[in-house]
Amino acid sequence: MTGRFGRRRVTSADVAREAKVSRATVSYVLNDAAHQKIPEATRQRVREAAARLGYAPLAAARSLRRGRSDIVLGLLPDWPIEHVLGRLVQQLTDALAQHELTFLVHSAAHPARPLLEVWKALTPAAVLALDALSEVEADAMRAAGIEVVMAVHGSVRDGLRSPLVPEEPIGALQARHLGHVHRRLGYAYPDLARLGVLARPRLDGVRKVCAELGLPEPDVWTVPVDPDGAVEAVKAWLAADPPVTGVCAFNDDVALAVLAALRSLGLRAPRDLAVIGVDDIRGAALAQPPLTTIVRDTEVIARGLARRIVDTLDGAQVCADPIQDPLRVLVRVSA
Amino acid sequence: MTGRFGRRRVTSADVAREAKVSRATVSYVLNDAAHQKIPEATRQRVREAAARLGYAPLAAARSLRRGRSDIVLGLLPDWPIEHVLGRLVQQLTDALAQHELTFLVHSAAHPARPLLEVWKALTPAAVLALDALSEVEADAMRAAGIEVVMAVHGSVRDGLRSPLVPEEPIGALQARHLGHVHRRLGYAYPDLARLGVLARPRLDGVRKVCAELGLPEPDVWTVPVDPDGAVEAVKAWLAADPPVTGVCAFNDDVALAVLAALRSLGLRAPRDLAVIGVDDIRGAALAQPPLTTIVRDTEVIARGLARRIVDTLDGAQVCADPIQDPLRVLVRVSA
DNA sequence: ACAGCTTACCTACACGTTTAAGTGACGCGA
DNA sequence: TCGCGTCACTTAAACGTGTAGGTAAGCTGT
Repeated sequence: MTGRFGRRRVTSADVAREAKVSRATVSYVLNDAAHQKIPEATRQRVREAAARLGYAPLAAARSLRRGRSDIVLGLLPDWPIEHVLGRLVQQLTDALAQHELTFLVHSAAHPARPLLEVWKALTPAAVLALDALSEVEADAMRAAGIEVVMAVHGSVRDGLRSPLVPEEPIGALQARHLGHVHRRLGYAYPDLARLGVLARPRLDGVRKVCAELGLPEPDVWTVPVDPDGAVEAVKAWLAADPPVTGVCAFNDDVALAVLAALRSLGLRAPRDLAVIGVDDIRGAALAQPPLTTIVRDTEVIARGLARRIVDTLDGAQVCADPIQDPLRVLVRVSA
Repeated sequence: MTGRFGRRRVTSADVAREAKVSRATVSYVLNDAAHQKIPEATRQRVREAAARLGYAPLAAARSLRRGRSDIVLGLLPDWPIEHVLGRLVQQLTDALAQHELTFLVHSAAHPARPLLEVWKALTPAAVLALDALSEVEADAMRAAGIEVVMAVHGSVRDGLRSPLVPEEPIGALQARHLGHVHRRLGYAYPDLARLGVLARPRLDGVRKVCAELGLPEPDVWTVPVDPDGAVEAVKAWLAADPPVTGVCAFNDDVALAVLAALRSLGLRAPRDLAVIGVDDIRGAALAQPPLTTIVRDTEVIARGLARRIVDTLDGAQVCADPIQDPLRVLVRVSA
């Protein structure tokens, strides 16, 4: 049936014929069925036949029968994919592969077609949203028979938003690093509304630590990532009363914009304004001056997420705590 | 029906019962079968029933029956995923969605388990490798019944490597931009061996234009993306005979490293050494000095790739020419 | 000699769809 | 009245697996 060259797919029936056994036996051998006693000789015959014919079970048929596939679907957020997220995806792929699960990623960015179409066309065992998920979507997925639905930055399990990977500690660490020296902090908030999911909790972290250290509220400005955009914010920080002397940036891109603004005003970090970013993108070390930043351990996050998914699939008791990866201040020059 | 065990999946049989028709009719209505005359009244009844029950056809069953799924599998390359590739993925998703195809991405980075396991677990209609693909892998996929197998940076169709998206023009444009003013060019080659697939053709483009303009061979140095790494290369370029006065960098990250090296030597771009990058990453405009770079049109690439995939799936005659997206020199300060 | 057990398989159904082929009811011309 | 065509469906057969349940053959113990 497969077209012009008549190359039909090789099925387990072909293998059975080749090995002179029944299809059932082929299936038992190839799946290492536990409760079947099949002598090594037969096993080998089957395996050799399968190899000779290049047999690979048809995913569709298998998961139709099994009632579940071993695919985990990752939903990419609507923000620019940079290297931290890229790395997380690679590490998640590895971590899940170790549990026989295949991690596939779909860009949910501008849903040309409703998100529905995607998992409808796939029926994965689990869905992991790399950002947040609305209750409606999550429920729709569960109703469609997807066993595990998780969102990194906002689980909907209990109405309240309970992220699997908390962002507050990042802001907190930034603020703590600066708070030792600086008496008034600023926050450089991202331009892109969608990033609020990340930015709000980070800012909250900064706020908490300011309160804790007895500092005034952080002075928050939105900083567009373009050469001139940050100038306004920098002026405002310096003119504030009391003046801001240290700025926590939402991420390294925003931090770089602040550094650029400082340069264009003839000022210098950290002397006139200290700046700390998040992520350690490649350009951070190359900036003028080299950017101090927070690095997180995506490997730990990946493993944590993978474990939670696997446990839930296995019906095991799942640890509901957020995943806290070790954070580290990478001290360079800017702060 | 929502008993904790009892949550069965809604099947087309349920819809049929609800609408008081047969399963076949449900299928005909929901798939807009062309050769069936079904009155609007019945159509509505079926559609309403489906909506009421929240019916979504099971992907596995559908593609088992149809003999093909509507999934296109993208294989991510083994190099760091930055925002250009991220954008390409998003645009490919959109472009393919317009043809009823679902684009899913798998990170092939460090194949914890053989790549085989992936398409075996999926049986996509097409596979698109975002980098290159070995003949062995491609053949294995075809043998497993995947109809379309393409590689962006190295199709294996005819032994010879014939990329779908050529990289030479990028190097060529860089060289042409610099070649007007500079009599000897350097090339900043990336540190990471895997990037050779991209870097070699780009360098070839530079070479060709140099020859064309009667300039000597470009002076190639490998430039690691770290603060000190590029210093060696910069010294070598300046000391060369005749001295290099303009450098084409593999991409913006490498270019930023060159700029950093210049600063640390107390030199300035473009006065002492002109630098041009590729990609226009966010940091490019914020660099010191702002980086001149090449921007490519990923939208055109995405649409071109999508068209080629769709045409091949439809069995139409496929345009075999590479996709040339419009390139643009974004002139800032560094060159 | 025969029940009872184990070994090594095989038969047969189910999973949810799509779709070719069939069917009964109805209308209509002769 | 019959024959024939059209409409609006339905029946039933796949698609390739996994697996519960069967069964024939061989051995063991009495």
